[in-house]
Amino acid sequence: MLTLSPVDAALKALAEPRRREILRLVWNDELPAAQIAARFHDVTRSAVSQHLAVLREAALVTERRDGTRRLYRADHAQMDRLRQFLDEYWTGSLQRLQDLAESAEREKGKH
Amino acid sequence: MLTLSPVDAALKALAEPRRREILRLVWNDELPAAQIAARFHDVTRSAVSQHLAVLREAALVTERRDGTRRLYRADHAQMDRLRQFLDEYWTGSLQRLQDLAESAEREKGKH
DNA sequence: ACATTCAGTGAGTTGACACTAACGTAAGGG
DNA sequence: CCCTTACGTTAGTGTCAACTCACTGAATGT
Repeated sequence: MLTLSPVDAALKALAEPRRREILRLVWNDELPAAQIAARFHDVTRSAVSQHLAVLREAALVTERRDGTRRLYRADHAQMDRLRQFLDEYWTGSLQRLQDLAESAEREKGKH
Repeated sequence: MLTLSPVDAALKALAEPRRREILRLVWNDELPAAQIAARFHDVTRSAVSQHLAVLREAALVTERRDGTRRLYRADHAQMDRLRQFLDEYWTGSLQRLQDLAESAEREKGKH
């Protein structure tokens, strides 16, 4: 369960609507955690912090320390990688081998 | 929980690796549930059946009855719709308003 | 009619995850 | 030095999803 496949991690992260909103906030602007959390009245900073951790582990955002603050920004390169995977998924066949390899690896971890 | 947004449902369905494998199996070929389940030695037919239900609720596959069998096939149109949403997500701005509307609607349902 | 095959469904268990609340920590300011 | 700011982290809780097992139901074969 340590280190999910990058594609899994990214898709799972994006499946959560709140994380999509967070990601959109830092899509073009670099923002500190406090400003991000301030946009949500219905969840605590802690929850936002945990969402940011998930996004960071999926490499969808990058973190930069500036004194006591931490500035987050979307990683467009990682998003491009996911987009590329999905494009090859729709269009079909080339991706087949790689995904089978991924699932085989997942099997090894299970048994 | 009442009718998730289509995008949510699709992303959530795709976040599960096993469902991606199933979806790939019926990507070009129409297959009965038994043949789909037969490809997985580590889960029961019941589990596969439930995965198929999730995919069907996300409209990612279509179901066709043929006597006692049920034949499944990927719905490319729905996948195209998701792809379009994601494309507009990366490229940014047009989608902003619609997604905010979605999250607002989600808020209404919660409180 | 009876058994068989293919499939969905319900109960119940396990595990993952989103969340809150409380605590811990590192950097400056007074 | 406190104290505040701006974070992360941990414990604990409620909820939901994936799974197995057992059952039911519909179509078909004999």
